[in-house]
Formats: sequence, structure tokens, C-alpha cells
Amino acid sequence: MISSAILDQRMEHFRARCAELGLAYTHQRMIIYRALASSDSHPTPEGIFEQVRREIPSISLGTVYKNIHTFTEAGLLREVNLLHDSLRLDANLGNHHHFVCVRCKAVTDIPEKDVAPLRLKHPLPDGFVLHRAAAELLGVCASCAASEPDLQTGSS
Amino acid sequence: MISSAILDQRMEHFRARCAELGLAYTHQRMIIYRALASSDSHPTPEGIFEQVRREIPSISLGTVYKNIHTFTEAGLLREVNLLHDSLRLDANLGNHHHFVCVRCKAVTDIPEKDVAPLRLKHPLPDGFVLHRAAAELLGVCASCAASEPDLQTGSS
DNA sequence: TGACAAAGGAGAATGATTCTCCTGTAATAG
DNA sequence: CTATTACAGGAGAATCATTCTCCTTTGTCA
Repeated sequence: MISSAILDQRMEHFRARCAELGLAYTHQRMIIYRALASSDSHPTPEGIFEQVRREIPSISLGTVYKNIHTFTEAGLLREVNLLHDSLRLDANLGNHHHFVCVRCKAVTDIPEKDVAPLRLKHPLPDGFVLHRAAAELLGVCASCAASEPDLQTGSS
Repeated sequence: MISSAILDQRMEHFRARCAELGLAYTHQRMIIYRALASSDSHPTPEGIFEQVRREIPSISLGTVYKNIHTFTEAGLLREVNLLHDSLRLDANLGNHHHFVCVRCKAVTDIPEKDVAPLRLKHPLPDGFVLHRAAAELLGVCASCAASEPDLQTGSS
């Protein structure tokens, strides 16, 4: 759960961004976004649907999906797992990092040496056991960048 | 593509591990693993299927999936995207890292400050544009660890 | 008020993955 | 070398998440 101060701030940002983009501030959207914004457990669409259903029993799963996409495009939400659409395999069992192209979803290996060592400066929460760690670098790959005029360097 | 020295080494490891686990060293398995081991582009099961089909036209997609699982359990393969089964959302738009439990797939936020800054020591390949970077920490969460006798600390 | 566009609801369609069931074959002992 | 048995593979049905289609409702604005 999230503190109510942070929740309020997120809801305010949501409202402002909807106005900015001309998105109708509907009851469904507000409830869906609040369900997302008040959670720090990275829910699935199905999970959001179950939660929203308690307040709006007639809500449809399609509406939840549609709004998740709308919010993601609006920058109000991020996908934790950019590659969730299909399984990707890796036969390289050594340590290395991955660069994922946000446009074409291609994964490029980055040698371990090319990134400063990942080091925990504070211990993990109690009871957590770390197996391994790697950097996930997000951006645009060379071939997508070549075929696109607008390259953001960091913000979006 | 992968150098033939590395490919040979991977195939040898594959053969040894099959023997070790009592897995039948079938033609299909050999071709499937070779397709995986000779690629560094992180193929999908479908992609492997297409490639293997060229050598064994009668191969079934189910066989490819079954062996991918077998190989993964044997530690001969890794999933690039542990969370590929379903979309996960994040309304926390600030920088932070993720700890993913390999057992229950729960995602726990790790504050940005708790990990040494991610820094590229060598530039990305030509033309690549970085948007953002985060650490992906893999391991076992507290509740899974509590309900399990065998906790590996790093290798497996 | 009338009409258009955005949104929502319901359920069908799609695509990836898993499952079932039956046949074939690798491993192994004799 | 062959028989046995359990593991593997093939085919296609079933399942599950996600997307799409189509129609209705609602909000907005001339």
C-alpha cells in the first residue's frame, strides 16, 4: 500500500494529465487509475479488474485493458515487463546485461564489463535471498533509431 | 551469431548435462538446443520452431515447448523475461529497481538509493539510444523463502 | 434539440502456451 | 540382439490472456 499523500499526488497528476490530453475524466477511469496508483504490488490487468469490480460491478474487463493502454501511452503508467508478450530464451549462462528496444522489443546482450558492478548499498528486505542481478537498459536500438525522426534521449 | 568454439562448448555442456540428469539425448533435443545455443538474439519458441523445422520438418511445436521447459529446469537455458506470463503495471513513475521472486513471481520495489548507480563503462553499440536503466534483482522473496528448505544463495 | 465523437459493455476472435492422448523410440537388462 | 519399459515425440484440442468488433450510452457542442 501507498501513503495517502502519494496517492493524492498521483491522482492529481492523473487528473491534470487527462485534462491536458483531452481524455474524458470518467468514473471508470478514475477508479481504475486509483486502483493502480494505490498499489505497489504491480498488479495484473485481471487483478485491477477484480478490485475495480468491487466498486463498479458492471465494469468490463475490456474497459480495464483499454484504459491500461490509454494510461500507458499517456505516460501515466509503465509496464514492468516490456517483453511480456512472448517467452524469450537465453542460452548464454554467463552474467551479462540486456538492452531492450522499446519499439521493436529486440534484446541485445551487453557484456557484464560494460556496466559498473551492480552493488547493493542497503540490504534487501528481511528474508529475501538474492540469486543474481542484471541491468535492464531500455531505449531504442540502432535500426529503429535509424528509421525514426524523433529520438528522445532520456525523459519520455 | 555465436562463434563455433562457444557453440561447441555449449553443445558439450548440453550433452554432459543430459547424461547427468538421465535425459535422453534425442535428435530433436540436440537440434533444438543447437538452435538456441547458436543464437544470441533471444529467440521465441516460435522462432526456434521455425528454425528447427528446416532440419526436422515433422517436429511439433509442442515438442519445442516441452523441451524449452526441460532445458530451463535443467539450467541449460534461462528465460529472459521471467514475467512473460501476464502484464504487470507500475504507477510509480520515479526511478527504482525491481526484485522478482523466481518462485512466486512477486515484484518488490527496491528504492533507487539502495543500489549503486548504474553507469555505462563502455558506450552502447553504435546508434543505440538509452532512455533509462534499472536493476533487475532475481531471487526468492521472504514469504517463499520461509516456506522452503533449500535456499541457494547465488549459483543455481 | 440534434448529431458527432469518445467511452463503456458484452462477447467473439486471436495468439501463445499447455494439456491430453496415443504412438514411437532410447535406454537397459538379459 | 531383442524385449521391456519408461521417457519422448506428434497431433490437435483446450485454456488463458489479450485484442477486437459491434453496438449502446453519454458527454459536448453547434
